[in-house]
Amino acid sequence: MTSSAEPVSRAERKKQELRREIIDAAFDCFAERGYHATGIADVAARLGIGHGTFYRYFQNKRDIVDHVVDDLVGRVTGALTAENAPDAVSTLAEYREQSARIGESLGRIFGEDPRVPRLLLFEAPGIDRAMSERILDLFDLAASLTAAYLTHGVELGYLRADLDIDNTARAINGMILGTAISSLRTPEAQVAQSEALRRIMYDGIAAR
Amino acid sequence: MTSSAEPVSRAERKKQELRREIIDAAFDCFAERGYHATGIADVAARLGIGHGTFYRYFQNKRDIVDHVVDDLVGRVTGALTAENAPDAVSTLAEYREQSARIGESLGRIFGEDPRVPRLLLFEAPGIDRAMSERILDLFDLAASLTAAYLTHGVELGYLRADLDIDNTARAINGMILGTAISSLRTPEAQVAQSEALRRIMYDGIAAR
DNA sequence: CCCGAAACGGAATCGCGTGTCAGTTTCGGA
DNA sequence: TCCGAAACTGACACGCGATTCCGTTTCGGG
Repeated sequence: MTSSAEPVSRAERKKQELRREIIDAAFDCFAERGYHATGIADVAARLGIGHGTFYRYFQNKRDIVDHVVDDLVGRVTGALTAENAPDAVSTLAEYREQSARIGESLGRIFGEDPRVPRLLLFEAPGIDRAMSERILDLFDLAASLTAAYLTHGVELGYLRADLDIDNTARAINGMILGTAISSLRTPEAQVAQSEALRRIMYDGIAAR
Repeated sequence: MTSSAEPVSRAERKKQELRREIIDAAFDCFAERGYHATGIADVAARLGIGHGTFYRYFQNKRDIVDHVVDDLVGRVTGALTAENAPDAVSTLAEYREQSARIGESLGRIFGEDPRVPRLLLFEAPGIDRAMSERILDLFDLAASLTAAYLTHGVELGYLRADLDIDNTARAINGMILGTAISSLRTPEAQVAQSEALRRIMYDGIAAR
């Protein structure tokens, strides 16, 4: 049920392949030079195709950036939801391990290719209102995901009963966001950053 | 020593006044429609001046956005440094109070006028490389400020001795960033958000 | 009240990038 | 090998907006 009807055959597959290549090339260009600074011609040139061809695959410039973002959002949410259900854990220690695992996934995506956070956080919001709303939706989605983990923890009793779940979730996501942004300049600090984040959550910053 | 040489007189003052009005109008436009979507003509029209006049005050479109950002950065750093030196406190309780005070200042700036975070976080980074570097510099500056507070706390012994100061500072700033971004949609949640942030720092999220 | 300098305004210029389109090439099937 | 459909190409047609420039207006000093 994951893929739709068979894409007929050969030529059709070629088309889908080129379509994918265009999305990737556009991602490269947008991340490197920025959305407004790259022209359709740049994207086409990168693939060695005429820029008229581009319009056989995408309506217009605005159209493709949506697809690029789709792609990235898919990667990120995929990493977040895969094999890490909130109710897979039942103790604080397990929870901490799980959060480390999730942090690692995110780190892999954001840290290994800084173009991903650059596009999602630095380029996309400035494109237009619709896109910035989309990014805000993404934050909201992330907040509700995190909130689900917290809710689960409160119910099982390994997290504070009086947790302000929603706002705490946003604060935690903020820390993750901070990590992603840091990785724009110092991708190698990603791991330490992630550990510091977890220490704040579990140990706080105060001396005992 | 705060102001330079006297700006001669009357007419000169008028000029400075208009200059300021242009900066404000540009801020309005950029925050509302976005940098790329606003033309110089829009800024000029908002003030009822000819757009040619604009060029008597600023070199070009790129020039003015720098001044707008200067202005905002000044406001933010002003709020951060004013009357809140790191060494003004010496106990955890005082520190917590101070952080609440700082949070309140930031909340006033970000929460009361969402256009400020929208411009700084959503519009500016997408303008060009130079501007996004500038925003990253701002994050670095903020990180070093926060780090100074943490260092002071560690030295006086009211914060954990084994704190990873730099990364913890970035994580904390990330939470603040998250709050600022939330305030784009729900400015009224600002206070609760800020409180949740402090609870994470001081109490953690784990059940006792 | 008059004059020259400085400020203003907005029509005109110019460059750039999006999107179109008609001619050309490719390719699978017969 | 030949044919028609489908894909590709890039020169071209716009439209848009930044910047310029010069005729007009304002204003302070004499």
